[in-house]
Amino acid sequence: MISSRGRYALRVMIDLARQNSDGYVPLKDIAERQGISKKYLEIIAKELVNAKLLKGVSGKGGGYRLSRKTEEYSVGEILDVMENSMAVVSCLENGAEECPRAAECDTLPMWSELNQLIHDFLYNKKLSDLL
Amino acid sequence: MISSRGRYALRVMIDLARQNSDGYVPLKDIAERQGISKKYLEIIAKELVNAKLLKGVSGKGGGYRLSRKTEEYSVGEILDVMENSMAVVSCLENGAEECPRAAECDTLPMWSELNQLIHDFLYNKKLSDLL
DNA sequence: TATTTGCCTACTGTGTCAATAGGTATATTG
DNA sequence: CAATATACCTATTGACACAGTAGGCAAATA
Repeated sequence: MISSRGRYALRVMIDLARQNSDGYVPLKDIAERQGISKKYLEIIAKELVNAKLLKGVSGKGGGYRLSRKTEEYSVGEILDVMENSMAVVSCLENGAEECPRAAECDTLPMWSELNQLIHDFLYNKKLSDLL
Repeated sequence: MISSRGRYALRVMIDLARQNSDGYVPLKDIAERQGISKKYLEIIAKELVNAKLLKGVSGKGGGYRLSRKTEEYSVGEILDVMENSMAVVSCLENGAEECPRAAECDTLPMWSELNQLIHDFLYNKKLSDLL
C-alpha cells in the first residue's frame, strides 16, 4: 500500500512540473494549491532534495524546482524515496536476510513475478505521463 | 505489502492440498510441518473457516480440510480474507468514501490501472498452480 | 536589519501487526 | 462415564510505522 507520503510526493512533483518557471517555487504555494499541510510537506520535500530529485534553495526568492526534465523521472523512483519498502513480501525487501526456506518455498516464484510486474509498471511510468 | 497472516494462510492451504486425504488434518501437524506457532495459526485457520475456504471439525479425529478442489481457489481470494486491504492506495479501498478530488486527480487513473493489474494477477493464479 | 524561505529536532496520538496466554466447547474412544 | 484431542473464543502485550504538529535555526535576499 502506497502511503500518504508517497502520494503527496507525487503531487508535489506534478505541481512543480506544472509551474514550468525557471525560478523556485515556495512550498507555501504548493501546500495551498494542493490543500496539504505545509509543515507535513516540508518533511517530504526534504527527502526529495536528499535524493536529488529536487533542488531546494533557502531564503527570500527561494523554494523548490525540478532538477531534471519531467520525462526523466519515473514514478517508481519517486515512490521509492518515500516508501519504507515497496516489496510485496518482506523476504523480497531490499537488504533482507536470505530466507532459509527460499530454496523450497512454494510461493517465492509467484511473489517474485508479482514484484517484477509492479516494479516494471512503476518504473516505466514517467512523471511526464501524469501531466 | 502482504502480511505474515496472508503468507501463512497460503502455506496452510498448500499444506492441506498436499495432504490429499479424505480425513481432517489437525492444526498441530500443519504447524509442525510449517514451523509456525500453532497458537498463531489458530487465528488464521479460524478466519479461513469463517470465509468458508476451509471446513473445521472439533474433537478427537477433527482438524481442517479444504472445502473445494484446489483449482477452484484463487490466491487473491485467500489473501483477501486475511489482509485488511489489498488496494494500492487508500482511496481505492473497498468501501472508502468518495474522494472529493477524484474527478481532477492526476494520479487516480494510474492507481486504478496498477490495482487492476495486481488484482488480475492474484485472481488468475490458482492454489493448484502452487503445488 | 528585516523578511522570507528551507531545514533541523523532537514529540504525540493512532492504528496495525505479530505473537502469546488461558480457558471453553465439542467430539471420539476406551 | 471419563479421558483425551481437537477446534474455537476472548483478552492482552510489545513493537513499530504512519500522519501530523510544534518550535526554532540557518541561509539568502532586499
